[in-house]
Amino acid sequence: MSTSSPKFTRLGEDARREALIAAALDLMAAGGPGAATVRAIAEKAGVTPGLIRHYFNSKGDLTRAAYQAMMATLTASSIAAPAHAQSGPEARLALFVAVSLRPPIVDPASLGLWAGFLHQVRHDPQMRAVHETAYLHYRDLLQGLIAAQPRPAGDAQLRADAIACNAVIDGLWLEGSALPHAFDLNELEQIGLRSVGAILGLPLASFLPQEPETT
Amino acid sequence: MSTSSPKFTRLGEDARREALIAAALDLMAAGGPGAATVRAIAEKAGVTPGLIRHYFNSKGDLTRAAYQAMMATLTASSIAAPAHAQSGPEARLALFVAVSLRPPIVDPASLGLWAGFLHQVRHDPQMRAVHETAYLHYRDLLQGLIAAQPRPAGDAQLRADAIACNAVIDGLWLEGSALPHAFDLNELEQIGLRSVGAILGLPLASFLPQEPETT
DNA sequence: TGACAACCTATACAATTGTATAAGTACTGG
DNA sequence: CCAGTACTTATACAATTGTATAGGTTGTCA
Repeated sequence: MSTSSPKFTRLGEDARREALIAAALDLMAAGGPGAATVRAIAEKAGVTPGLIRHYFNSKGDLTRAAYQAMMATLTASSIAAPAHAQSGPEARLALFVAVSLRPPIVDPASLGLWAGFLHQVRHDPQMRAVHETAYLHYRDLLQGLIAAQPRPAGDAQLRADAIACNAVIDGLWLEGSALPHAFDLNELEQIGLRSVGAILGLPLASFLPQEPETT
Repeated sequence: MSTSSPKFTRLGEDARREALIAAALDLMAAGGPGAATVRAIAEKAGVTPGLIRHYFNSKGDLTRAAYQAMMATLTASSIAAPAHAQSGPEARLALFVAVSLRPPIVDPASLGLWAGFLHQVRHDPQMRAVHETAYLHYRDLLQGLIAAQPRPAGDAQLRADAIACNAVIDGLWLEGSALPHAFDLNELEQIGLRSVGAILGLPLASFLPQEPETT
């Protein structure tokens, strides 16, 4: 019995941090802030609770890191697609809207995370800053796509249109994430394209480059 | 010193229950589920913690009662107004949209409550039932108002329109509640009327009966 | 008025939480 | 091969949480 199996395995610093963050996000998404206790996170990550304090000075630090990771994931998936599209302005806007209304952005877990973080974002200035940056970045991008549309629009009109379109997207995200069974496949983004198109006076739905393929 | 001032005052059963519920909602709205502890609720209501268990068998019972009270308040304020309006269908729908985008429905506290309750609603079947009933009731009412509009629309079209309009309202509610300073007075409901009107092809904004008066 | 019930307080307790510290084990560089 | 680093566990502790129970005070009804 001199060569017993190792009692634990060592991960690199980055890998372990990401594992802890992922575990925290999983628990938060499923059960809310109250479920993401230090011990539960450690158990889900397959380590002992004490290890968390080796990587994060406090639980608040872990929470902040988790929130930042979530925002990075969300913005990355919604922003990347339209930037690469080489088509016209209508197709780019349509793709932007559609991607924002598909998984992983529209997802019960995503909504759970958002709700769970809300109060902490309100009270923690650092998290608040992360939030507002991401939000304004998203809305500016949307407004830029709207401004590129082939139609006349003043400055105030443009701002109001961006807010309204953003509201449609947020609202459909809210409903699609809260009631996943209420919508058929692709129905959500179809409604989004129709609604945004109606607000802007453009037939956006016909410009969507391609349907998502089931991998 | 025989006639010392009374050490506490007795409220009726209903009044005390409502006071406890109000305290719980206040704390929940401001600081999330974690802030609504038994002791904090009791302190805010001006009583000692033990009293809570005299009125509620458990904290879960108090939470459920608080959620039910919140839903009752919300639906009451948004549903009452259009029902009383004697004007035409456009004015009724316009009023419905406008009221849904004014305080107390659009309010940071309202959003905080909604987010705080989300996970509990997901896991507690009783709260889930309350939620779905209120939600479907709201959407059915909206669909009924849309169906009464003077325009041709099939059944599927009607359902999609109701979902889209609901999404606009939810989205604007979300944004107006999350970022209260981002919108001027009445701007939110103006955008809502314009957007819903655009989706339905009706000039709703001009049908809004009257501006809200500052009391 | 004075007893009685309902309302309210006071105190206590086990469980859970975040945090702190010491000890142990796996991996790497020589 | 073997020592040292830092990654990981183990154990402990004070604070907070929901809950339980006993006792005290108020207001009311005969």
